[in-house]
Formats: sequence, structure tokens, C-alpha cells
Amino acid sequence: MQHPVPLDQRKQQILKAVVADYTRTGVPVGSASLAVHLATWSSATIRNELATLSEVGYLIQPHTSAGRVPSDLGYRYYVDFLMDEEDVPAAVRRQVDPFFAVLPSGVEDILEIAATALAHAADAVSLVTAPRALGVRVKHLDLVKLNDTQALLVLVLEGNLVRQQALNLTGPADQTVLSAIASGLNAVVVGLNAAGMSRLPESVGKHAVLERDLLTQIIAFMTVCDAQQDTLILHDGVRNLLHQPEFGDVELLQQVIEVVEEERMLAALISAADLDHGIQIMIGRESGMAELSRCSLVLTTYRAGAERRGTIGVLGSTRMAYAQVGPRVRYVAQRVGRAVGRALS
Amino acid sequence: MQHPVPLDQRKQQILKAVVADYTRTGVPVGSASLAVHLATWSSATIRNELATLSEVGYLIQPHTSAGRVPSDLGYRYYVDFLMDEEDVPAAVRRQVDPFFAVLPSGVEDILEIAATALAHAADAVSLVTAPRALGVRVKHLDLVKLNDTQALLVLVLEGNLVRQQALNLTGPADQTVLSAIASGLNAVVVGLNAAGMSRLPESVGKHAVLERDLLTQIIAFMTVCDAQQDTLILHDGVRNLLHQPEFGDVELLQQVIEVVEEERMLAALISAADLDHGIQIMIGRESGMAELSRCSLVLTTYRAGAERRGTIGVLGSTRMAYAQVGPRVRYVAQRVGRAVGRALS
DNA sequence: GCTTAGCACTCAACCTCGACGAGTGCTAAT
DNA sequence: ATTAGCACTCGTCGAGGTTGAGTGCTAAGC
Repeated sequence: MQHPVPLDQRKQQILKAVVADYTRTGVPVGSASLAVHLATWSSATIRNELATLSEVGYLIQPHTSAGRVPSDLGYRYYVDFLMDEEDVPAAVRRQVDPFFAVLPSGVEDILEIAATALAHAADAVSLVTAPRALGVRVKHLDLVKLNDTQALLVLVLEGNLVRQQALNLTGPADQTVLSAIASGLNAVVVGLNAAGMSRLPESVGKHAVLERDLLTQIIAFMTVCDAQQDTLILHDGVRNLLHQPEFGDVELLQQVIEVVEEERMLAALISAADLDHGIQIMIGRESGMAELSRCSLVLTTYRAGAERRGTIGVLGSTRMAYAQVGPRVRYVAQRVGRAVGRALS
Repeated sequence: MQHPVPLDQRKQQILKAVVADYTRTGVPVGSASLAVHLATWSSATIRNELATLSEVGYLIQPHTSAGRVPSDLGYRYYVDFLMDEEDVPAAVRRQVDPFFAVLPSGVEDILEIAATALAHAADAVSLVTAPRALGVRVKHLDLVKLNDTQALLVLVLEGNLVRQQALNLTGPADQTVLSAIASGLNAVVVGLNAAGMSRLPESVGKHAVLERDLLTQIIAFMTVCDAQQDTLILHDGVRNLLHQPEFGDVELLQQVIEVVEEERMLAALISAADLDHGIQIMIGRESGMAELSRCSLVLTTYRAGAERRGTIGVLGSTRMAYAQVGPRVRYVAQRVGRAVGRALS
């Protein structure tokens, strides 16, 4: 997506002013009110510039006698070239920090807290995915007898992520046998990911059929865990959409909330996000989802330790304060990264 | 809460018809349209009866020249005396059953599925609490070394509820020591709840300071788990509120969503629910929360095994189809109970 | 005495109309 | 190239009028 039309100094300044004004008030902005802020030029001059900005597609007129509103492309130009990011105000920091003061040891609980914190900080819907690595490594495992045909596998993964799954017992085994198998497996398996484990069976299989059998099931479950990680998305702050005038239309609201509650629709979007750039902003239709054509996403990566990273960000109206939201998302991302990193120990 | 005014046969029939009509259409219902269904009497007669029903508080007129709408009290009378519960249609069953066809082994995952299923079945916001007993019993525990000063406690509770928590190590201990302690504790602790465990320390304390120390921390954490269970509430289906005309007003919607997202406000309400009656219906202001004055709650208990029970239900407009919602909530409750019971093994 | 036809009355919803004004585009003067 | 000036557009707002659904009351009928 290129910006075909470069803008001269003055047009840039005017576009920037339009975005700022519209973001603040939510009302289409006219030449007169711009002339107050940009006292260098008269309203007529600004009017001419507005006309050309409309022609090249950066601004839109809701109707003939209305002011201008930035188009998706206009916001894009603003975000890429004009925006001055604002520092995160102390007040917002004071609001966010307490969330991370006392932390649970489980990664998921931390993420839930992060979602709440970010929803508050950015006044939008927050989205958080679990940290993922190429393959999650096992830290510890345990087997608990459920009944004659089933045992419960308890996997402690890196990041104190705990996963459980019922496994089938192909032969009889009581808890002492299971515990023995578990400690046997622990010796071999700790530190491996699904891929690493799949290279084990031959050597382990010697000992016992049951053991090999369980290992096969464990590997299968690990693979499922890997896959799940990509789709798990927490969210919070739907309430923050409601007081925005552009969502006074319930139709629109409904579409957006549906997308947020159907987590897997967002999963596709977020996994498509380019995580290597510091922060990614998708404006309006750029997301490719019709339901979100009036919404923007501001996403970033949080890093927990050397390799593990997850996505965190917000979903809000296209008319959001990008200059504020970006830094706030980054701020929370940094906190989460640190917190999750600590949980990884 | 008594019903001071008993109604004669005809008034009952009319009230019932008003509720049925209003539930269906959402429009205040007038004497003329009632006279079609209740052909026994003319519209004038019905008009007289409507007037007295309004006087005693069962009906409300939005304005002078409008039809009647049931008041909270009117719904209450309907629900208590007039409602004929409808069977759960096969179509709805076919919609719900697949959710319970393939089940994860963890209770919380099951509950999440249940929340989604109920939201679909009842076309409202679903609410689900974790099953609680007087005290949750331990099934298995494990200790995983995190670093020199901390170990991760992994508790498997009844119902395959897995909880993890970092514990402080008062002395040095590597993983083999921790595993030994864990298996030692397992022998003593399995099947006990927090209360039962608090009677242990004297006898266990002999062996090692570290062991006693950990046990103390474990007991403390168990108590926390007990408390958390009461407040954990899952929800789904906020989207279902949006297509209801009474929530066209965004103000109202905002209040309701805020309550739903702030789970702890609901926790108080739900724990106050009288779970021993088959199904509990709270209509409008009966809930005591001003924000929910236009909403009703339909709650019931699901039983998993002999003693454990949780709450499941829906939050919707007071104008919901009580005759349909009640049975559907019970239907899902029964499925959840069975599923959770199975997970309890 | 209960029921009901008839009728005057009320009032929200809806439409129309005109005034208003915010904002534009164009033109001509600087 | 800039800008003052002006005619023009069109959405918003409020006043005024119409409509129709629904009522309450009264008086007649069974």
C-alpha cells in the first residue's frame, strides 16, 4: 500500500490539524475552525487545500455542506508521516501500574490482568494473545489416575502454563505405577517441545508398552497445545466502545461485538499481523474485515525472555487518538513482557 | 414478596395473554388485539379488566394512549402462576448437544463451552459459576522448582480443576527433594479440603521444617481457591442483547454490559440466589441492582455428583420468553452437570 | 348486574415546512 | 499565490398539523 500523492508542507499541516480536531471532537471539521489554529492562512486558502486533499482521497465530506473527515487513507498518511506520539501521562501510568504490582504465577492470569489494564489505559477493547514460541517446552509433567481406563495428564509448560488432558490407559495401572512412569518421563522429556519429543519413542519404547503409549498421547496433546496457543485471545473493555458517538448506531456495534466475541475471527487477523515491526496499525478497511470497516487495530509484540513473544493491542474506532494509543499499548506491552518473563523464571 | 391481589379466572387469562403478546412483539398491547385471541369477550370488557390490572400494579401504560406492558409484578404473577413451560424444541437440542459431544477434561473448559451453548440456546447473556462444595478436595499435588527461592505448586483438585501458585522456599531444595516432598504430602493430603488440611501440620511437622512450611503455604492457597470459586463467573453472548429493541438505547446497554464485564457485581447477586429451588427467576428490580432494572435473571443449579453444585443461568431483558428460557436453562444445566460429573470421574 | 357498542378524548409518531447556519466553491480583487 | 466576498447547498432544528392506535366513560342491551 503506497501513498501515491505526496503532500507539501502546508497540506500536511492542514491534514494533521483535521485529524487532531476530528479525533478530539468527533464532528466534521470546517475551514473556519481550522483557520483559528492555523492562523497563518485564511479560511479560504485552507478551503482550497481541503478541496485538493479531498480530491486525492485523504479527506471525505459526509455531505456537501459539511466539514471534512479523514478517510482511512488520510489516517494512514497521518500515522505514517505526521503523528507525534505523546508520552504516556503520569495519570495513566498510575492507573496501569497497580495491575502489575501483585501478580499471579500463571501466564494466563497475567494476561487477563493485562487485558483489563490495557482496556482502561487505552479506553478501547483490548486484545491479548498468549506468548508463543516455535514449540512450547515441557517443564514438568505428572499423571493422576482417574479410573481404570483413564489418567489425567498434567503438563507444566514454560511460563507456568498448566495444561491438563485425560489420557487413555491401554493397560491396568494404579497411581504408584503412574507416578513412576511420570518421573521416568520427566527425566527424558523436560526441556523438549513437541517436535523434540516426537524423536524420542524408539529409545523409550523398550521399557514398557504403556509408557510408550502414554508418550504418544502426550506428544499428540502437545501439538494441540501449540495450535491452541495461536488462537487463544483474551479481550476486555467492550464497554469502552459504548460511549463513543460513532457507535451510537446499534447495528454497527453489534457487528463489532460479534467479531470480538467470536475470537477465532480475530485470531486470523492478529496472526496475520506483522509482528516484527514495533507497532502495527490497521486502519478501517485495511483489516480486510467488513465488520471492522469503522474500526482500527493497534497491535504490538510483547517479548518475554529471548524468544517468546505474544501480541497485545487494542481495537477501537478509526477515530481513535493514535498518538496516545500507540505509546500506551507499548507501555502495557512492556509491562506484560516483563511480568510474563518473570513468570517464566 | 407476596402477591397481595389474587386474580379471577378472566383477569388471569388476560394477563397471560398480555405477557405472551408483549413477549412476542415487544409492542405495548391494546384491548383490540387481545380481543382477537380471547374472542370470548369484547374489547370493551377487556378494556375494563386491563384498567383494574393496571390499578393493582400488574400492568403499566407507557402513556395515556398506548397499550399495556407487564410490570415487574405482572411478570412475577405470570411466572409464578400462569406460565406453561414449553418443551425445549428439537432444533434447540440439536444446537446444544454438539457442544457437549466432545469435551475437554478440565472443568473450566467445560464451563466455557456451557456458557457458549447456553448463550445460543437462550438468546441471551449466559452466566456460569464453577461448581463449589463446602471445601474443595485435593486429588493430587506436585512441586516444580522455579529458582532458588521459589517452587511452583500444581494442585489438581476434584473435578480436574488445576491451580498453580508460586511458593517460597525457606531453604535450599532441588527438584528431587521437592518431588520427594510432593509424594510425601500426596500420601497425607489427598482427599482433604482446606479445613481438613489445617488439622495436619503437627504430625507432619516432625519430618522437616521445609515440608511443614510448604504445607502451611498450600493450606493458605487452598483457602484462597475456595474463595475464588465463588467469584469466578464466565459469561458469553453479550451480542444477543444487541438485537433486542429495548436495548436500542445505548445508555441502558452500557450499564448492563458494565455489570456483566465487572464480574464481581454479578457474583454477589448470584451467590445470593437461592439455589435450592429448582429454578430462580429474578425480574427487573427484584435483583436489587438499579443497572439491571430492565433485565431479568433466570438461574438454576447444576449438580455434578452428589454434593458439588454450581450456578448456571442467563441474563436478558425482562421481556424474555420465560416459558422457553426456564426449560432451556435447565436443559443445559443438566448437560453441564453430567459433563462436569464425568470430569470428576 | 354484567357486558358491550359507541364516542369523545389523548397523545406519541410521523410528516411537512420554513428558518437557520455551518460550510462550501467560485470569482474577482489584491 | 492569497484572500475577501458572496451565492449556494444541505443537514439540523423546531413549529405546526395530521394520523391513528388506544383509552375511559356512558348508556343501552341481555
